[in-house]
Amino acid sequence: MSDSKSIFDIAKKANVSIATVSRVINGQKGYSEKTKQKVMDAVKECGYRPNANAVRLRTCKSFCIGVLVPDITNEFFAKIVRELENFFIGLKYTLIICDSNEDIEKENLQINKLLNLDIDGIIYISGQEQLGNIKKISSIPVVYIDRRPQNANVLIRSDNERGGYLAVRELINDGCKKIIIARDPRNVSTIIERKNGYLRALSESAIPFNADMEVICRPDYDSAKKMIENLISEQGCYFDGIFCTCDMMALGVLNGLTDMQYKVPEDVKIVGFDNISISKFCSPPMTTVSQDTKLIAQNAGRVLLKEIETGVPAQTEIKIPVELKVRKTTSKK
Amino acid sequence: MSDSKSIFDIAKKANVSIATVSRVINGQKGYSEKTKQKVMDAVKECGYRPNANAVRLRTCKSFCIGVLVPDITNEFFAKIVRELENFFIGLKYTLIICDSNEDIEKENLQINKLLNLDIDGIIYISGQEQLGNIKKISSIPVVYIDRRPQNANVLIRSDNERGGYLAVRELINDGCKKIIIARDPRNVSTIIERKNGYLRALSESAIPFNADMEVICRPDYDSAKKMIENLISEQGCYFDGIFCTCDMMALGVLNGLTDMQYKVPEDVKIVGFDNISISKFCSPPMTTVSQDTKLIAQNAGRVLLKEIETGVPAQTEIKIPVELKVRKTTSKK
DNA sequence: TTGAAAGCGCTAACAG
DNA sequence: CTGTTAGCGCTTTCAA
Repeated sequence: MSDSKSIFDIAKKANVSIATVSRVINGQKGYSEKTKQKVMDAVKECGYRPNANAVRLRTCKSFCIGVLVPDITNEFFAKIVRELENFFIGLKYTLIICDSNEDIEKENLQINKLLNLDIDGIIYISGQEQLGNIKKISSIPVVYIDRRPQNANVLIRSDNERGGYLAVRELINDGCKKIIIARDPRNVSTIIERKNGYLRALSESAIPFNADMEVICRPDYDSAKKMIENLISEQGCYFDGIFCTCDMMALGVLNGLTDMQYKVPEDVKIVGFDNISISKFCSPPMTTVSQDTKLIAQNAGRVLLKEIETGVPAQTEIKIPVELKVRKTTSKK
Repeated sequence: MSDSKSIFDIAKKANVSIATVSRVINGQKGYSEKTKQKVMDAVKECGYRPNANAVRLRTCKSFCIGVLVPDITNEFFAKIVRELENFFIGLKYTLIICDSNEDIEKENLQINKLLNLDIDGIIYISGQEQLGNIKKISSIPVVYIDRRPQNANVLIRSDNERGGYLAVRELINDGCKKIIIARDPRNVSTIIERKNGYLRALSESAIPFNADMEVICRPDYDSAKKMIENLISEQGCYFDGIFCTCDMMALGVLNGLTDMQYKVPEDVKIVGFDNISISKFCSPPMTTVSQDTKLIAQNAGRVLLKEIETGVPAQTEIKIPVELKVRKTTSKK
């Protein structure tokens, strides 16, 4: 801990009481312009910075916000974290980033640690269906990002339904007649909504949906590659378009098709979801749906901050627009 | 802040003094087994958790460690962050992750915020040549990861020289006769060492190094792709092997070559560096040098912790072994 | 407009 | 083995 001056030193140097120093520092009313100057000068001269722990103890506020991330090595989540930091950097709150690596036990450890710090609020990104531990022990404000858990009061997330819709409309516009969806097996809100968008685009073009048009697949590269290879070797290539609920799956599908000598986009067109950077760098570059991480983070920060500072429980659900990034896995133009 | 009990409540309930409660909680000596039990029971019953801010104020320790990251969306750095969290999760320290997005101004803001928190130490990942701000204002322990800055006392990093050596030896073993190096323009220690490994592998096989074997290129996909396309259109494909100082460059080179109808690995073999996941998923999968993020993080944590707890300034440099991941951009086997 | 003083929850020195 | 007490640095009430 640095051996910095205390409020007493400033008071002495400025020839005022510590109460006055405190008032000036915190920008309250109740002092003359002259006094203010004296104090400010002393503060500057001493390089004085208030002791954060004393302030926290006294005010019963930690000015800390816990951020729970399921996977910090996932670029999408990392971007949200970055934008959250951008939002809070100028404010007096400190973010405590906690990566759970999708491990419930680890997440519970993290949550307990956060609780010990008496954090003022929590931002929970794409987590479990229920934030069991935290709501039981504490009643601090929680803002959810991405996935809708049970009993969420505040949820910030992309317009997944529209994302799915845009993706599939692009395939339809490009001439696809038989479009399948490769979806993450989890029944989480994000995935369900994306599928709903897929269905809407189909029905809008009067394309019927059959059971053989939905393929369940774990959302990683290897699973998707294997899935597409199995599918084709068993049933042949009975489709000309495929919408994948995330980019990693889309990439596995792309490479699987290429390995089996199918041409993308000539034989099959593909659209992914997330716009992770790998989707720009694969060959051909992937058409995908981009989520606005900055807007997501800003909204989450804004709503949480308001709830913390006003003490009024928020109750809101914010849908952030998505954008279709057209690249080479759909149109050849 | 939660309305939790204080040490007084526990003392009352257990019929002892607050000093005794404190002793038990902190696992010190000086109480009977019976007393201990009484206290523990009361703690449990009340769900008592010590007020972190009171402890910090009283002990003049924040139990916070700042982690400065240049780019949290970079998978390599994100993995180090994850492993740092794994290291500290069971300990009483809290990590404050700060992404600077490679922006000096933002980094300075972050550092000032950290200083206001009276953090106990800093882990500085792959940062600027000089950690100017922090060393000037404060004298807390700093551990550097990856890059060697000026005046570093503690540096943890991969064996970059050996990484470069392994990469190039692989190319040589695969029959390459003319191996060029595409390197990041920055004269940072990591890059210089990787090039030294390249040179050692060449000289070991008595391959002379000429100026036309070194190409400078910014370490991103687009720059690398453009670089390789320009190089070949101007000078032809005068090489049969290329070592790139990072995977993103290697990927740009791979796709550039493929676009120009060269075959990898038949015409040109490529090795990258970092083993980011994209290197597994590109086509063909990239041979690359893998860094052990877990060991890097553990060593950084261990050394910093020791310095914080003993107060003895550390002075050490630890080299973490690297591993060559052979994939399809070199051997066809 | 200002100052004196209480007290946030805790640790540790000292006394017994 | 246990208790009393001072005080960490700050905010805030109350009095002037």
